[in-house]
Amino acid sequence: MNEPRWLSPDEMRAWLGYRRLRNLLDARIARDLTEDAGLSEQDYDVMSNLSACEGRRTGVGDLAARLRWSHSRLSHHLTRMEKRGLVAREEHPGDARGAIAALTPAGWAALREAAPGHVASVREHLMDVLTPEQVRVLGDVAEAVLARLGQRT
Amino acid sequence: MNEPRWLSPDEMRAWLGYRRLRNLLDARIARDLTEDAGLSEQDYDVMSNLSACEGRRTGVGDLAARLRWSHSRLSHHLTRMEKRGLVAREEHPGDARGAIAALTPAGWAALREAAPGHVASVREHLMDVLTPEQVRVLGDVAEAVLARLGQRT
DNA sequence: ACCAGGTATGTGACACGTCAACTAACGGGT
DNA sequence: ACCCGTTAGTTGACGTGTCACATACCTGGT
Repeated sequence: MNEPRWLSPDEMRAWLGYRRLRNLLDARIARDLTEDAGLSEQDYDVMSNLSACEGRRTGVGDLAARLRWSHSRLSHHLTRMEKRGLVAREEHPGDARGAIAALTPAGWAALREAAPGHVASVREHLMDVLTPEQVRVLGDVAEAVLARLGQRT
Repeated sequence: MNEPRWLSPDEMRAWLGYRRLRNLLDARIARDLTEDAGLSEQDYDVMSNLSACEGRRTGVGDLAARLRWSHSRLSHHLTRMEKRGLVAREEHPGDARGAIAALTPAGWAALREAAPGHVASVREHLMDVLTPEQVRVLGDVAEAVLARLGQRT
């Protein structure tokens, strides 16, 4: 690798814009969520995935796969959420290695309470600022990049 | 707020895609950078900003503004980078409150060494996967959202 | 000269994520 | 029945980011 192909002005604008977007948009949406529901985005992701499962519970490994999180990350996060009473760990019947993560009634209530505000926050700061065409392209971009990284859609 | 306007399928796709993109793309690019240069993306951002300043040094507050970082975040990060010899703090002549962050020769060398590989990584995982039109729209999206958040371009 | 309020920066506690190492249990071949 | 490799999940150390607070210094009105 002698002379690298530097980024074009458009590419540089997109890259720096993306980095800045990531920093500021996420900070803002996270702050909204924390302030009106006392949850982090991670909490929300975990709980909304659990809420979509049979009986609002599923295996820890399965949950990690849905979230595309490392097992370690999820394990640490479940420990923190368990302390706050949002989720509970249960034994896996039939495979003593396995563990089940279950949404507690308190967690389920917190999620339902947080959802409308969270959606409104995403709308206000992101969707309502974009044209439908831009929304579509953003989805395409994510899909293309993730496909290249070898992930499922 | 009674019935929230939920996200449309396109919006949901864009939002979840964005979240997943953020997790996976950044992890990948960060890993590349760490492996071939021993730097984090944050290190790279700090150093590339410093390298664009007069004398490769500037006030800590000014640097925080360029990066759109909180002062606290930058202060913590400078402390860590200082330990590794990448930057140095200097006194501000004329205002004893102020501090100057300066790129050390070692930091400057590390940055020049890291740059080509980092650019290649961004190309490989992001730019080369997108059409020029998608790159342009991504830049537009970032600009629109950041403008709404009250930030400068 | 003094002090009130603002400015520039640092620090400590804690939440979050990664990596690597660890424990425990399953399961197939002998 | 007993290994051995694989699988599921946890843990500890450490880097990173936030918030709240502390500190030091400047500056303008009195």
